Amino acid sequence: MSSETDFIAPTMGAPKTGPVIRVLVVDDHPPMRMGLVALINSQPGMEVVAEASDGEEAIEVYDDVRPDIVLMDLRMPGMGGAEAILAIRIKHPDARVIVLSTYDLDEDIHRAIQSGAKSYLLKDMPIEDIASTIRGVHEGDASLPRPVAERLTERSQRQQLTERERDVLGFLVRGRSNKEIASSLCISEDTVKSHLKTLFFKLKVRDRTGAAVEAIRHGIVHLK
Amino acid sequence: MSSETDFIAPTMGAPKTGPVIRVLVVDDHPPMRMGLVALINSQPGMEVVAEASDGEEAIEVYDDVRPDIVLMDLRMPGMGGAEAILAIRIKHPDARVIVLSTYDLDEDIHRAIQSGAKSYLLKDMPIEDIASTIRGVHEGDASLPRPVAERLTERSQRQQLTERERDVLGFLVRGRSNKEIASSLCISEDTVKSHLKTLFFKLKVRDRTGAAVEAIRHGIVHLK
DNA sequence: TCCGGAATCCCCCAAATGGGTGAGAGTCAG
DNA sequence: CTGACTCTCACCCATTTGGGGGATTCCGGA
Repeated sequence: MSSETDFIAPTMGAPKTGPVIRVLVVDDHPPMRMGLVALINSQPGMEVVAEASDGEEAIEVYDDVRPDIVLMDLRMPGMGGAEAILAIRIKHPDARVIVLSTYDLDEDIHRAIQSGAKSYLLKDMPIEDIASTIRGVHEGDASLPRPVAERLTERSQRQQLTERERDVLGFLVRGRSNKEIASSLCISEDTVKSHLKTLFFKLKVRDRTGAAVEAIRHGIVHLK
Repeated sequence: MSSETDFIAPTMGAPKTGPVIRVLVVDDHPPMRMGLVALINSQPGMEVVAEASDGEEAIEVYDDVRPDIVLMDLRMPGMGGAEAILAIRIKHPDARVIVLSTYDLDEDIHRAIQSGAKSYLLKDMPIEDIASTIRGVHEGDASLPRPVAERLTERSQRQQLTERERDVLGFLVRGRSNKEIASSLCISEDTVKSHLKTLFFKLKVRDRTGAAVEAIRHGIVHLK
């Protein structure tokens, strides 16, 4: 929504700027969307061509407008950002998506990058950084801001959890006992305990409570 | 939303609108701040007179500009929103602060209202609601949006935790054992277990893991 | 083909946890 | 003053949990 902000003069004798960068903004918070639109439209050489408020909408809109850049929130109702990125990149492998998230949880960052995001920004970053990242990614860059890259390093330090371990962790966070987890996964309680042992080791905690908190803290398991 | 429609015309023969509502915007996310500024300035009869990016700054700025309304985020680095509201209202008991938060955690809502916030909005609400709440609070209203009020009701359903129970819960979330909690609080382990019993009952959980998750889920204890 | 990782299961055992019950001291409001 | 609440501590006992081994099968990569 380009209101009073863009006097950017798209037709003015633009000196060195190539064609305008066309951006799709995806965020479920109206005021944030408004801010991003204002931010982008106030930058020379870029403009918002569409908005979406969730993953599904983002996928539809992408097909319609074929933006140069998608600026996407990660946590949204319904389809999350990561799945939306995946879906977009199946149809459009050259899509350039930048995640803009509130959280610097290492699992979130990892999931986003795995899904094909070109960069990962935090909402507490200055608008200049956001603008310059949009330009950079449009030029073909794919670098992460220092603090985000550091988080990703932290994650790589931590040993990867296996699928089964993640299953167990999921039930654990939901307050299930070993016995219940066992019957839910159709395995013996001993196997559950076996998974827990490696889980505790990998997460560097002593007990299930610590594991639950770490899982939430790092975004390995999401609440609700 | 009222963007291209209202070229607000502050000097135009304003019919019934009284003096302009002067708003202070407090949020640590630059794009969100930008959006709120755009949102408010696009509304007839209100304008942003100052911005702040954390609690301390908000308190200073309030003294300077004496805004009619403060629109404040709750979770910010350093001093949080609740403490800032408290501090502002000590010096200015008639200050009208509206909280604008990402989270609808019942403890957050409760803390905000306790601190003296006049209303509590969520960032996923439409901008019309935000604007109308600003007007309402400026007129002296102090009502909560339906979903927020419901959360507060949920909280009242849950039995209040005592101070000591909160202490224990805090250590528990930090992964401490009963023995460690006991020595940290200088009480016997039996007393810790006694507190845990009532804690489990009040939170409707079976064990410490459930208690930790519930504490985080409801915002009773904040992670880091 | 052989190795390693993953998942499964088993045993033993000590420690931690949770449930039930009771009870004394302090505070605070009606 | 009395009742309600909180905090404190104690004891008993069953269950759960967690730590230490070890074993099997399966699968995919070197």
